[in-house]
Amino acid sequence: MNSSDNVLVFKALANSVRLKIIDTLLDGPKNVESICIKVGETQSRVSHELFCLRNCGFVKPNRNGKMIIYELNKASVIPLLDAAEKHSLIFCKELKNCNILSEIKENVQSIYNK
Amino acid sequence: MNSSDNVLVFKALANSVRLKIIDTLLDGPKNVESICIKVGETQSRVSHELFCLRNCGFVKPNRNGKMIIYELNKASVIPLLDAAEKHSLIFCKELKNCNILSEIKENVQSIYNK
DNA sequence: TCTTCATATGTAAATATTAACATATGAACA
DNA sequence: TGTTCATATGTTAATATTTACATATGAAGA
Repeated sequence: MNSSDNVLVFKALANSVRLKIIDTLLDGPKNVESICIKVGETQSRVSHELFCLRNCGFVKPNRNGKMIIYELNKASVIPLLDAAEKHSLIFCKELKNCNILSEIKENVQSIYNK
Repeated sequence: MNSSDNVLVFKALANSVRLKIIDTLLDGPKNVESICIKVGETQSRVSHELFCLRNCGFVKPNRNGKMIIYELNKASVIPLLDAAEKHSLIFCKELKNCNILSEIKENVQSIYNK
């Protein structure tokens, strides 16, 4: 296992806007404007996040006339989302009290913590 | 897909010290002191990170005399690591130029970026 | 029950990421 | 070739995470 590369992979996915973009692209390729509307974020914000996802190999841009159509790398993304989903269904039901990650602090209480 | 829980899962894994701890525990359960030695971090640091991993359901503590033996939740962790590993082998060979995540900035050039 | 050992928790400065706003770029088509 | 539309990039304040150091807790054995 090369955990230094894996950190980069997990960081790219550790953001709610980037995950929303990914969720939107699961339906099929879309241009930037469509993604903005679907995820409810500004064009600038979405382009910044697409830059990150593109650099990490999670999305691929294809020009079509004036538009850039972004396509999801489903082969990589789906197994990662499925594994995360499977875990969170079991362990993230009532999480809270984590002082390390602030979002977890408010939401999470692992079944391992009793 | 419930992407809000998934963010928490990915955030917990998006840290090199936590991934090192996980890698160490792939060998088998260990007490805190052993983990500190293996990953080369202070006891305080390791305990903080274990707190996070425990809250996210990635490790489970078991007392044994004076020691706490931490055990990895392999059922969740291995599929996530495998999926990340598979992706980074293909896409993270020569990554660079990402201004969003600083670590990626220095290391990464996706095959999608040309 | 006192002490010690192993681990957990508190805290704050340093650092990284997010988010919002401004501006630039560049391909396509008139 | 000039204009416009779609997207990308620059910048910085706000916010979150990491890191390091200090201290607390609490079970176990003397």
